[in-house]
Amino acid sequence: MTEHEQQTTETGDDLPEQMKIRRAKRAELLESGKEPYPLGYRRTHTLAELRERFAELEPGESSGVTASTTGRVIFLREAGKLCFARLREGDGTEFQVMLSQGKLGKESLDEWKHLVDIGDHIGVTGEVVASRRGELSVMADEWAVTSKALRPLPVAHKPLAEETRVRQRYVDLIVRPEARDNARNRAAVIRSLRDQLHGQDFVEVETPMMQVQPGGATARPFVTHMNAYDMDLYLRIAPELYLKRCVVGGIDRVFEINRNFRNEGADSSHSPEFAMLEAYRTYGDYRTIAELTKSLVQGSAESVFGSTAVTLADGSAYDLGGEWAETTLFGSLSEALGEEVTVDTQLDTLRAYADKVDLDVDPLWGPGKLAEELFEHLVVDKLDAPTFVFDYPEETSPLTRGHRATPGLTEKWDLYARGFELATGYSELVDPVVQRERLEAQARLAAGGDDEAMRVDEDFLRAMEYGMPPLCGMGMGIDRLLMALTGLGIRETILFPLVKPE
RNA sequence: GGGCCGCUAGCUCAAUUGGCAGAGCUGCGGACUUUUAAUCCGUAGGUUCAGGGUUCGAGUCCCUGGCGGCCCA
Repeated sequence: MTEHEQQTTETGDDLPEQMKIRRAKRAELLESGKEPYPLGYRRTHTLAELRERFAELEPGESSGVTASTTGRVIFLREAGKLCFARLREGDGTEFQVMLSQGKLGKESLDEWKHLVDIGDHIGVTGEVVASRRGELSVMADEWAVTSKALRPLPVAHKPLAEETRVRQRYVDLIVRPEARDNARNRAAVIRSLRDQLHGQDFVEVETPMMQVQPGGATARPFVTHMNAYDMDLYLRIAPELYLKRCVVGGIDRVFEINRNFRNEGADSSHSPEFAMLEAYRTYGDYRTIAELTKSLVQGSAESVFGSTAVTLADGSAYDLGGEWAETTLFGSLSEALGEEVTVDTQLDTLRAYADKVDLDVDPLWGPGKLAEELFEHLVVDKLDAPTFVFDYPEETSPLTRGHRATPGLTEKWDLYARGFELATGYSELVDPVVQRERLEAQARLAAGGDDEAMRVDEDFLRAMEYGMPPLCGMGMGIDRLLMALTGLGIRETILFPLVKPE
């Protein structure tokens, strides 16, 4: 609420006319002995139950059954001594109410006309009938306001401005069926992921979101402060190091679905807080976990949308079915450049290529990082169909096992879909001595001013020294998965994305 | 971080060279016992994002700031 509104709420003097009128109607309800916000309403049927039970009623027919039901008024019509209202309940089911002077008497119908607005919640009791046009209706013997809305809803027939949708999601949810579908689809996808993982004996855990030391990814963390210990804490950037501790402890298949926080930019595909699935299982490699990832994505598409061929928000078709394309980082980059590039290609050579394709180069980047940047610059946009990109340089993958065949590479893949990164997976590094070397190298980068570099997590290394079994793991952005399945922007897949204050 | 565009009534949007700030829907009053974006009559509603400047006169031009969108990095 703005300062301006706060002032005027008390006096009511300066409010827009329509809000003043609704406040006056609330007062009138109270004056006439009616409660504008009663404890409830004695309901015998939900709107959905009425729809189902009386589906067979013919136009003009009366059921002889009296029902009490409730909903938000989304449409009002007066036709003299007969009024109509359309109610809607939470799942989107709508049902008509008819109010006639014959049933209610003049006084009650006049009060209805005068005091009830679109947006109000009401309860109504009467016979279930079908109108002459065949519309199922409750013919009211009695009605009551159950919650008076003090603000008018936006006009139903004009799309709400994008910013209003995001800032006032509650309004978006009221007026736009797609907004309600999005929220329910997201819940269904997450539930499907959980069900599939539980079905394969994965154990769901919750690991710390406030950490003494951030780790598990290269990203800038948010910092907060704990008063009791007078120490800084970090919001986690990834759950990886804790999930691996679980594996050391004997949870052979483990996953977590929860929020990560990265103190970086916010745009149409990045949110500073984002939901992520991470899953680890022993005695598998990056092929094993790629297969699991594919089955999870295809399984949630099947269970939520009925098919691996989904329809995106713009109406286009997107096929996630069957086997997915595979390439390698250096293979696809070589193809895009028209020059052979490998993990052994020298930094100077890569810099020359970067110059040729107008990519600005950070002088701190090594050859591995630069190769990845070139790949993102030249290849990523073109990866529309789901594609696994295998074998990343060791330089940028400090938690990943070295490649079994090619020195300098690691057994890592990224999964791309519709031009963005959807998931990543690894044959995990389980050698504590090599892990220490890698983390110490990262720590040197951090000391040199790289605020995304990892730190040495001694407790994590101690856990590894107790013996971490052969292991593969994956991470997948839940928001990204929803984007891939629906074609929505990230601000539509998250109910309340971070926005600057008005 | 850079460039471009936008911010006007409850909502969605107009407003010519700088010359009385408008429409549709919504609201309010009235008519109508089968409406469902009804129809008809009447009517109200504005800190034009904020602050400053130029001007006889600023929604419009200039400056600063806020919020947002798109493109680029």
